[in-house]
Amino acid sequence: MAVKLELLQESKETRARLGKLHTPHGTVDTPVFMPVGTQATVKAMTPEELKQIDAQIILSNTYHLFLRPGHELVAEAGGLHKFMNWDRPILTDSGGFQVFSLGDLRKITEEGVTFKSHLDGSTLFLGPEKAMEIQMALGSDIAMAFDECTPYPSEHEYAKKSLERTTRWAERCLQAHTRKDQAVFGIVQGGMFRDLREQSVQEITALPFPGFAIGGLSVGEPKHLMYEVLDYTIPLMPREKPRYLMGVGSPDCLIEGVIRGVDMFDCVLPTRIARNGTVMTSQGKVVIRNAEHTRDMRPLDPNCSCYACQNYSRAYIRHLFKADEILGLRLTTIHNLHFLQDLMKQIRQAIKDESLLAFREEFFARYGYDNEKESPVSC
RNA sequence: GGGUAGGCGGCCGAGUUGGUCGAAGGCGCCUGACUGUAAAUCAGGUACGGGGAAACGUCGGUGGUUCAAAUCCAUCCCUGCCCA
Repeated sequence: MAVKLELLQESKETRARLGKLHTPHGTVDTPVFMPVGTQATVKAMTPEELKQIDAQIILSNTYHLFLRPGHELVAEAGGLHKFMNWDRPILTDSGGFQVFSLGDLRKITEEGVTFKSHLDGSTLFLGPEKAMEIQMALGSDIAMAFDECTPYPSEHEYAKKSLERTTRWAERCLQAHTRKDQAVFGIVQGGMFRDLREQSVQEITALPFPGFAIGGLSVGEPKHLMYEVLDYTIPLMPREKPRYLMGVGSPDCLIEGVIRGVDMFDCVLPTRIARNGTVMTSQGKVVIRNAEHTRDMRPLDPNCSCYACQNYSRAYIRHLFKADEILGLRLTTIHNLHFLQDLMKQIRQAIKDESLLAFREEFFARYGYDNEKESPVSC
């Protein structure tokens, strides 16, 4: 098996687990947060910088690399790792999210999905077999089964149809996949319906995948709904295999996810909001563009040891943003990714110490938790 | 000194057959959003004075024509360009 989870510890007070995920390109401590590098680059970051913030594994994307530069070219370059100069593990999303996010540009059939390229409008097809072919050419450590990320809200009837099709696609993915040094993870769907989530877990986990993802969450639903789904879905997933909650990455959701038994997360949030001028700090989020930081000579986060916080002030980074200087968003990206890597380290330590619930309490007290709102501050 | 083009909100700038213009658009500024990346993106707000709010006044100044002026007239001031 290309990828295997070694369970080190299971929390007694929560469903959290501590583990090591073994992959062809090295071992990853779980629970883990995976920065997203859609186009074979984590935007604004060099691989060296990713290593400096202790990124253990990153994501890339089938759909986007298929369109540009093309998977053949990546294979010709020696595979994705070599192409982008990243020698640690890579997980590739299958394009299933683009079925959701490029909603107006695609058509779903049993065979697969016809997209209108967002680049030039040309027609292209992505199905289970094609998604596997592309990911095998890319050579990621973990490929994802081709799924449909069910939109929210969806009718029960549609969510059921969609999940059942995702199951059939999952079977075809396994059949098409031949690369031994690459794992494929299946994806659970089912919208926000308990019976459908249960059906989907049952169907997907019956297939011989070495790991399972929960998809179709964090697509616009209220947080309490997502937590509910996790509460009843995760206990149905196999204990000895990794559980990956797709597309989730705000600090509060990471903590809540781990508590519910998630081992892996990915999210564009830290890198995207960084480029748009927002940073996550131990005291909550800070919009660095805002006027209040004009003369603030303190670092982004007083409790942070990242390169940006060790060397630059809020006033300077704000200036860089206002002046449209590229260093500004590089520094905020470094900081946000460091912040989440650091958060995951603290979470892993708290699991080890059996103090995760206390950690959550303390974290929310510092980060901001407004009971008037139905969920913790988002990022 | 002569000629000529112009002076509009923080800046640039549209508007000049008078009305529907206190005024398009851009920039700047302020604020918000962002969760398997069509995102270094997107959305909203943003002239001044006056006041509780409204009325009202202000498109270089002043005066005029008109039911009505940023738009027409007179005059003054200022700026660019050309000629001497």
